[in-house]
Amino acid sequence: MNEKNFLSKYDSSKYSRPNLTVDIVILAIIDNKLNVLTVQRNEPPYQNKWALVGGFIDIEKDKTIEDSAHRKLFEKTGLKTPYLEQFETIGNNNRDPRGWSATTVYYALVDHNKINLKKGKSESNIKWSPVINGKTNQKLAFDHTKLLSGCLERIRSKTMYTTLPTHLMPEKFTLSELKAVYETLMEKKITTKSFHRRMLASNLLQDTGERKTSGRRPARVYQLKDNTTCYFSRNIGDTT
Amino acid sequence: MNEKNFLSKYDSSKYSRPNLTVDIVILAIIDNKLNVLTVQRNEPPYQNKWALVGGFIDIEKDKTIEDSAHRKLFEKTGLKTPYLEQFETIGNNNRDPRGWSATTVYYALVDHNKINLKKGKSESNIKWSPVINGKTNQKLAFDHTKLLSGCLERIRSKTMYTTLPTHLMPEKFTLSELKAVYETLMEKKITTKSFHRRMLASNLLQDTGERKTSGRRPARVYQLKDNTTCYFSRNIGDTT
DNA sequence: AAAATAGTGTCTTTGAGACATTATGAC
DNA sequence: GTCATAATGTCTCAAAGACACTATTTT
Repeated sequence: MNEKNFLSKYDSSKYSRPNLTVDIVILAIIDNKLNVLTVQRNEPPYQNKWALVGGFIDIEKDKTIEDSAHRKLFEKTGLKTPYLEQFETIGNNNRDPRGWSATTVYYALVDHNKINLKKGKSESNIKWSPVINGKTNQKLAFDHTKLLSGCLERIRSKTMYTTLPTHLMPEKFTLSELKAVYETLMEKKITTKSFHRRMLASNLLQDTGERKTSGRRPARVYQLKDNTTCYFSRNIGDTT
Repeated sequence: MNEKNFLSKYDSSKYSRPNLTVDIVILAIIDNKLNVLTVQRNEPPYQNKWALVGGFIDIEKDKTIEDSAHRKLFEKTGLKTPYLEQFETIGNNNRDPRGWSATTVYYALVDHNKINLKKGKSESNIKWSPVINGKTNQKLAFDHTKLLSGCLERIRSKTMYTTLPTHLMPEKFTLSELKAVYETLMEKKITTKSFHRRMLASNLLQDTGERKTSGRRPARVYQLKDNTTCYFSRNIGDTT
């Protein structure tokens, strides 16, 4: 039997397959606090519970899993070119009462000023939920609480040797503000000097010439030269 | 409608879903060369082509995706407790001619002495394929060539700041041998002194007191104290 | 002794961490 | 001026890199 014959006779419905979904940990800084975007489900399972943004892959609309993540992110936030990265895929027979299901988890770091929240049909609400100690106030639907905390751990780790957190910043920001975001993600203070050295060495920041006065001495205001993420060969704040 | 009612009426077959598979990049060092385990397909699509170890998740046998990876690995190699880690999940509508499909890719680093190759029913053969410049000699089935190269890139990166490569070693080995494996994975020479310093500092190696003479002066023979992977806060061989 | 591989000593370099010092604008 | 926050100077420390040197065995 040749390949063409095989494919014409292939009945893909005869095997039972897991459900495949996408979930996105959409993070933003609001009032210097870390927040994750959550939606309230208006259907079972977990009716009325809050959950991460996500849902089934639509094999008509989505050419790839990542497309699916982009689509869902766009539908909720209006963002077209976010920083989006895959975290991991979790699949098992007990995370969803409807049966065997797998979800591919992405994370997006966004500037919340650029966001226009818009709830979907199957949701009764959408909101930013503050993240404290790697958790939201309320337990999330499915295994989303665990997905969130694992994802935050990955981000914490990357924060130590990359410029990932820059994607959370507004267009213009000061080094103090950026440092505060690093410290939020790492849940740890870092030394000003090391931080300045590293950020300026990255050659990622453009001094706008402006000053921002939020206390006493006004701080230099920077903007990103581009949206790349720099990698360093040593960790910051890693006094283990 | 309450949750119980909803679930009793839920018909999971009414949505069309992607196929979900697992693929495993099983790596071993043979004769100081990096090899990946490959199987020859004896059914379309890609009949007779070589591919990574993998296949459909069996929702009867596998409680989780990782279980599925362990099962396939065990079926082919007889290994029960390998070093196994998730790389990424790739899903799209063109990687498999049978339709929309997703695969979760894992990688396993194994000691090839512990392996007992055993081919599956749907395979006409199984073999170690040498990896040169991130590729096997022949192009692999599906997108497996790309999955392999991406996976090797991830491993190369981790090699710079972890003791990951130790999982490829036989029970007893010398520092020169381990260093050669590092250099194979990184495709780069590293300096002996830095390497010795770091490995001894990791406190992962037990000097067996034995010597191995493979040239002139016999080298100390070490074994691993345990199977943990150490993380360092600086990269080795990172003169970018 | 010569050769070859194993392993060390030590200096340089890089960049993090500590911490004192200076800079700047609001009041 | 004082105060608070911004930013820098400079020293220490940890570990990578360079490379010369010593050590141990075979031949």
